[in-house]
Amino acid sequence: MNLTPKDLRQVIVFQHATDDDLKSILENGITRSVEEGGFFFLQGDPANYLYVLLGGQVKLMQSNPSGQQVNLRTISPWQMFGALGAVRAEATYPASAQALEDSTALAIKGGFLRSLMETRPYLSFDLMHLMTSYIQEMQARYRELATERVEQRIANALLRLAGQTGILSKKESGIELSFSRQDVAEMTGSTLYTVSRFLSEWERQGIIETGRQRIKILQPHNLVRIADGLEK
Amino acid sequence: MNLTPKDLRQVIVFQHATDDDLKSILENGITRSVEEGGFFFLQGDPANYLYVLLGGQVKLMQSNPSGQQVNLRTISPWQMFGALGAVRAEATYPASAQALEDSTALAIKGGFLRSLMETRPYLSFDLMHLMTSYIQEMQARYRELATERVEQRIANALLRLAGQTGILSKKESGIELSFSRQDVAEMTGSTLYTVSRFLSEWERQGIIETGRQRIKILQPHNLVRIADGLEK
DNA sequence: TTCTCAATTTGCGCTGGCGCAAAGACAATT
DNA sequence: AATTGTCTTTGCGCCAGCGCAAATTGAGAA
Repeated sequence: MNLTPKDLRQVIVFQHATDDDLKSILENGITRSVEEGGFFFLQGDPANYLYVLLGGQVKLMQSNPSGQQVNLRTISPWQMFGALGAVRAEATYPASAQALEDSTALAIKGGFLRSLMETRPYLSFDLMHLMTSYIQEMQARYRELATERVEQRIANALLRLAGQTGILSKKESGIELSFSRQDVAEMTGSTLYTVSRFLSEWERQGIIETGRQRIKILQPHNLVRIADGLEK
Repeated sequence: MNLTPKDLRQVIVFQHATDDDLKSILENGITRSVEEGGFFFLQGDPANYLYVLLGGQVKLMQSNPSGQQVNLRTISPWQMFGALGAVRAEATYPASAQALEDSTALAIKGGFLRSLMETRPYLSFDLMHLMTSYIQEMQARYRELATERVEQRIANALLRLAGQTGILSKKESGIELSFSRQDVAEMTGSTLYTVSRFLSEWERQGIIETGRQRIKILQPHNLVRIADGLEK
């Protein structure tokens, strides 16, 4: 893959960077490819690098001592990940980053970015800006988990995914998502079984269409209604 | 209250600030007092100010459309709050800030801090640093909510509170907390009733001692054991 | 085409935790 | 001392969602 400094400007945090800065970021980075199922890093690893996804799809997940997992976020190309740990020296990654499909990312040394930030106010400002949006999303999901029923959380998760990574399938109306029931369960703090039951129910109602690792949203408005808890 | 620039250095985000910066921050701020139960700001208000708590205690909470609340964080003196919304222009606060006791805070215009950050890399860097710790905490709590049972979450919440705001009560061993059952419920995504049941149970076992708006931790190690899910 | 393996569905029984309701306890006020 | 209002406790019934088990489906490999 031939990567130019210009490409890097698609990264939100680098949008205000000078060409020279982008060039030096690129020169100080190395590209790493990981095949489907592999990991860019594991929870607990020393956080020396931060990554910019160039191609593929990556999920960030956290597991508790007994191995249960939650899905924190799904990364699409030109998004940063692992920034959290790499910003602070001597930290460890609080989550693992697993490739959902064959993926490639630019790995940038945390120390390099830190030194750059010392003289580039825009950089830490933009990064901070990004962090605030993460915080807001996490707070919203936290509230959701604490106060909403599983049905609403699943509907919300589908809508969120549709917004982030959904692809309008060609002629037919409908938004294609490729996630397994297990994936959705990990995103909503629920279980494989319960997710399956609701999806089946919604398919019967014509709101979605499902397949193996595939969910197609046909009637987003009805999902919104469910997400808002207006059922019954 | 007589506030000097030096005092402001207790604020983590201002730890690297120059005396001049502190002075100008102080001059550009106004102190606001709110009595117990009152609000510094409400969820949805335009986020024009960020606050540094000078005295008292404040809780940040978020509510969903139907009014149910979750407790996001409890603020102690010299901590910042409302920073999230104020960092970005034209945002609204994603949470409400309610005084748990009569409280005073320094209100700083978001725009002022933003302009200061343009030329003070340390400022946005330190603020970003703080944000990363929020994100980590939120992620951890999110995972907890998704994977742990209520009993464990309550134990965890008590331990976290003990670390943040707990006071070692004089001669006797034991950490004093002043929160109602309802408060703890909102922190753990549970209910008043369930919290009460577990606290009663633990009091019977001698792990804690309870009273009205009061919880005293006598055997932290046993709480840790419960939090880790090693029961049974 | 057949085989194999992973993903998915669904019946069934169980239980953790919710939430009402009513009683009790405590602190502040009169 | 009596009153009032808030916080807390606990019995009781209920149900949303879990999780096993077994059947079914679908996609890729042989």
